[in-house]
Amino acid sequence: MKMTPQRVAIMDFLDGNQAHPSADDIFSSVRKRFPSMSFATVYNTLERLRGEGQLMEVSIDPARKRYDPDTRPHHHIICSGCGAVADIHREFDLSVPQEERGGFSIDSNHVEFYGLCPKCT
Amino acid sequence: MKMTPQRVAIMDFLDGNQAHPSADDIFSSVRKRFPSMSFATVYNTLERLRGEGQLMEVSIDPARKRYDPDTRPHHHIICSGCGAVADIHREFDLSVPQEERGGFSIDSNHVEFYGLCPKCT
DNA sequence: GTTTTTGCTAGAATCATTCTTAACTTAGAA
DNA sequence: TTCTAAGTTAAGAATGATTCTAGCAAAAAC
Repeated sequence: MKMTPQRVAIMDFLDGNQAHPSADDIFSSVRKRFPSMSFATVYNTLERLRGEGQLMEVSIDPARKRYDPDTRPHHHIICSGCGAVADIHREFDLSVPQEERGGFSIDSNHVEFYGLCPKCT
Repeated sequence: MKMTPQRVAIMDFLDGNQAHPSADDIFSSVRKRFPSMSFATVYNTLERLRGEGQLMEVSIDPARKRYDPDTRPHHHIICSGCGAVADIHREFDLSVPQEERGGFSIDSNHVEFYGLCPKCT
């Protein structure tokens, strides 16, 4: 993967970012340094990073995709008020007996918690 | 809520439906009986039913909203192959210690399991 | 029966995302 | 250097889901 300035800027923005930004959040921020930045570049880079396992797409927000640079398996808590998302790093016992799996095999899981963030409480 | 023929048709389609249909699935099916049916009517009715608690919106599919007439709290398993969704009716111990909640309050949760459905296995 | 409210259709508008195309950059070959 | 090929970008068009708007029709309220 060629490290172009645009890609570096996107990766810098994502690095350590715990806000679970949307493509638009990333675009808006990186655009400040690269006013000519295109939306396509953001999506292309995100898809590329996802393919390389450096990034996770999280389907948490029904309106848009959110991206998470923390690729370790973990869970999320979503604020019902403002949509803020935080990580929950904790393992749960989520075993499902064979007969309750409806014939599906299971190989991973993800828990979404809903509640209110400190600001919305 | 006024029971118009269109609404009855939509509710009939949803009643007992375990396929977690999208708005388009509902539209396509109900349209057979009501060729003049409009998409707006589907969305309006779904939003109305949701408001009355007769329906849940499930953010399981990143591409589109899915609807579930089973409003009891339960979890889902999603086929990574074809996107099929099945219910998991089982309770898990998902307590999170105060100090791991990042200041959020928690009032509900939802588990997504990923795997392969019988057809895709 | 007239007025008011509600719901319907059709299509336009919006918004996120994907696709297409042409220009550009860079590395390496000649 | 010059040329070429591969990979990248910008711009904007295309797509697809969802929401909005306007006008008409039907039902409910008066």
